[in-house]
Amino acid sequence: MKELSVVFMGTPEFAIPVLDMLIKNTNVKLVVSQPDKLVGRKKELTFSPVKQVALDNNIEVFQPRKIREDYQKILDINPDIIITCAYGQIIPKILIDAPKFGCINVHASLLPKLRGASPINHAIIDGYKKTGVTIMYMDENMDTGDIISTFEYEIKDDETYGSLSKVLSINGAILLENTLKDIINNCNKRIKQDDSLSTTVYTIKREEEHIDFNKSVIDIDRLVRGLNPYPLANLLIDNIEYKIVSGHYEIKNCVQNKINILTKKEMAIGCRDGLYYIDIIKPSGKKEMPIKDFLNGVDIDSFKNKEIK
RNA sequence: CGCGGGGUAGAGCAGUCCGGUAGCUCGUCGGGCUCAUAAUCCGAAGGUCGUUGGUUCAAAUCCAGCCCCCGCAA
Repeated sequence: MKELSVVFMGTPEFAIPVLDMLIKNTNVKLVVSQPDKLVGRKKELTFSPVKQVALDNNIEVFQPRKIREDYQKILDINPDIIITCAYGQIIPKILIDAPKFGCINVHASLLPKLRGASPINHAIIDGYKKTGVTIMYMDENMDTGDIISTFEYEIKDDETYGSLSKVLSINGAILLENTLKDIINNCNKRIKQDDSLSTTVYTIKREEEHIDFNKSVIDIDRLVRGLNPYPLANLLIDNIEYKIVSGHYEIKNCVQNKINILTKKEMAIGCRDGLYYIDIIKPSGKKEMPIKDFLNGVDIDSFKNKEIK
């Protein structure tokens, strides 16, 4: 496959195993990634993870602001195939139709479930039992094209966004490596998606990261895991924001929206149907720490009756 | 010059306004009590107070610069 000319389009960490695999096995002519952004307090110009890997391998990088308008460079390369993985922009039809083997996407869910921008987070947050990776032909809509192959994965009870993302990205790369041969030999499967079974998820909004203690402890636990290690679920105590890195729960009667248990070692907040124990917390402006260390530094008595929001 | 919090023992914090022997809790180590203990009691070790310079008889504390960590916003 070394002579297969490829244009790869991707942006975040998740796409890196796929890009690594392509660099190893094919001729990656061009990497397309989202434009550099000014990130952080100091507004430092930051490259996307995919761009960094491309640069490390001396592969040319193209970063159009709007791929919809600025795609000629890719047509000029005339690749045999375009492979996308979490690129972040809708690919125009003219690009999809250009390569002889088409335009293939690696998506982190079992389509038609979890189409859209945040399939890994939502697989956990929405309580899916299993998820996976789908390799598919792109079409003009969001994650609606024909399915070529899939990898299935059963979500563990302590799964986090981080752990799931890692498993799916590595297995996505393996799946693509195995599938690519069939594609270039034109002997791959091609299955239409059943749109009636589809679900769609969008970018996680800031307010979705806030924990609602009127919910079930199971939902709260899923939210915390689905947002770990980034951006993390949060709550307000006395209008100061705390991020919750991890916790565990117990189903029992309790006083909702209040700190129910507060000792030198434990803190548990009452939810609709049980107690949510915070295990690792990250106060605003501090590093994350075990709840025991956090409680060691606060005045327990004055903390006791604080309002949780 | 976007806004804000922070750097003090292995950990989490107080002390800084108002300069005067480095403090609390947890952990660690040693010992006591106990059938036993993560419980309790006694004791010990462990700090160039982020860094550089300035002011002062004297700086964690006041002044100036620099480095690093973090939350918001983008």
